[in-house]
Amino acid sequence: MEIQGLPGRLLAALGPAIASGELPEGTVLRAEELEQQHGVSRTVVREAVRILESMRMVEPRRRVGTTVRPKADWDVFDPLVIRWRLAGADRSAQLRSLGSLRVAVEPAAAALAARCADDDDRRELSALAVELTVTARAADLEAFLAHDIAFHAVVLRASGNEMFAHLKDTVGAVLTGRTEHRLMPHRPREYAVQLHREVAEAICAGDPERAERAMRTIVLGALEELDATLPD
Amino acid sequence: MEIQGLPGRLLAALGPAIASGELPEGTVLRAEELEQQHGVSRTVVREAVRILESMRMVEPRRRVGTTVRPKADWDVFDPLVIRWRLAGADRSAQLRSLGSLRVAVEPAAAALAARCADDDDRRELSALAVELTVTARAADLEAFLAHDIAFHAVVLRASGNEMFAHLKDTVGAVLTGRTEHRLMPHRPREYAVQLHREVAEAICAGDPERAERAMRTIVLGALEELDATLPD
DNA sequence: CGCTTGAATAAGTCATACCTTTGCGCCAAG
DNA sequence: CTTGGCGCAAAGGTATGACTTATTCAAGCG
Repeated sequence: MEIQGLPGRLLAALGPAIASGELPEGTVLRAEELEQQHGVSRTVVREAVRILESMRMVEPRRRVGTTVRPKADWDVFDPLVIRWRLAGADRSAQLRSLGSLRVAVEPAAAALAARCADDDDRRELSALAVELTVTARAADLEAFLAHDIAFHAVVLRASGNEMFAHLKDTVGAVLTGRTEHRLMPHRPREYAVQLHREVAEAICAGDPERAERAMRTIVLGALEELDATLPD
Repeated sequence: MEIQGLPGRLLAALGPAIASGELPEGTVLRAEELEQQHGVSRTVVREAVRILESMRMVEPRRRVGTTVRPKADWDVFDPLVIRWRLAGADRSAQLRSLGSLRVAVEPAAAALAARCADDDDRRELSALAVELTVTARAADLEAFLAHDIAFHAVVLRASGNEMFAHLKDTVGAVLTGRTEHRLMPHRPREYAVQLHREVAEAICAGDPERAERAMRTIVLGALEELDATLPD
């Protein structure tokens, strides 16, 4: 999954540093310096820089050096960029963006899922809805989170749209982030759990409007909570 | 914008070949072969392969070679991957996915824009709505396309959500693709143009519901047309 | 004052040598 | 005949030195 080897390590050092603003826009990174600072060879430095270039986070220019590009140019949909931003300074901005994205995508995915889901999807959704109810009652936050992530992943996958499906890790990262960082309510709200059941039922019943409405309520609620609790 | 130099050329050869299915899942690429086939050095091959790895299109494994990963693993939001797929065999599937994505995102973006757009945004939107009307009447498809792309880009940007804003190139690619490939109506439909004016007016008037509704009608119409005219 | 030209610099490329991991076959023991 | 481990070889991974190319900057010339 991760980039392997030394270039991966270098990437794990440079990416977060850039994403967090520690290396702000316009900073020049010279290959030779990176070699020495990190004790690796040119080969390694070049490969790491190439990857950052493909994410549009840096731009190598001859006779000048490799300069950090403005944040607006970055490939904000790249999973690594998202992770780095979530770990760093503009974690709040990233969560807000992702929140809005969820509000747009997940209801549409739920509606599609109500049309396209196969029997396995429906079974899995029903089972996960039950699990959510149980773990919420038991106030088992860890298990609840896992099932919540799985639930949204199944909805996204069942939509039959590959691009929606690929947002599962992103949504998972958001859910994980909010459970870890700001404290979820000591036990998940019964209302939220009920909405998840509603989504599962609507998808199983093949009712797109109901599925979409319930899912929209879920993600809008999450976004509101986010806005209410985020610091800046 | 593009990846530079020899690695860029190699990438431009490998990426489309993989995206089009010419090099199907499981194909092994050996570094030495790539060197000879393309007349480049190890360095170049490794950098290109690294980038493909970061897109999760290939997976290098020692003693085995670099194998092409299943399509489901690819980073489908990466602009290069999108472009390659649009140019290749599953152009239809890609257009469908993007169509659904637009249906989800653009109405939400329009609603946000009606809340967040600044005066410059509103002015620009109004101007573009006029341009659209004029070029549509003149049946100047090329100019119409350019303004259409600009229009949607402004809405996405005015939403204030960086992730939405970054979808502008993607949306642009879709619009370009449908104009180029399948033949748009000889002159843009007056109804569609009117809807664009409606979106612009609603955003200028700060009416999120109206903006969202009009935009949804636009992208739903585009998706229907797509489904109707796509081959497979 | 502006244009040209050249030198310095940093990235880009190549070739080579060597390291590290790992799949697979061979052989021996059960 | 099966099974386990040992070792080789194949392929990617890393390091390095030499060289190329593009680009900036400035000095010098018209």
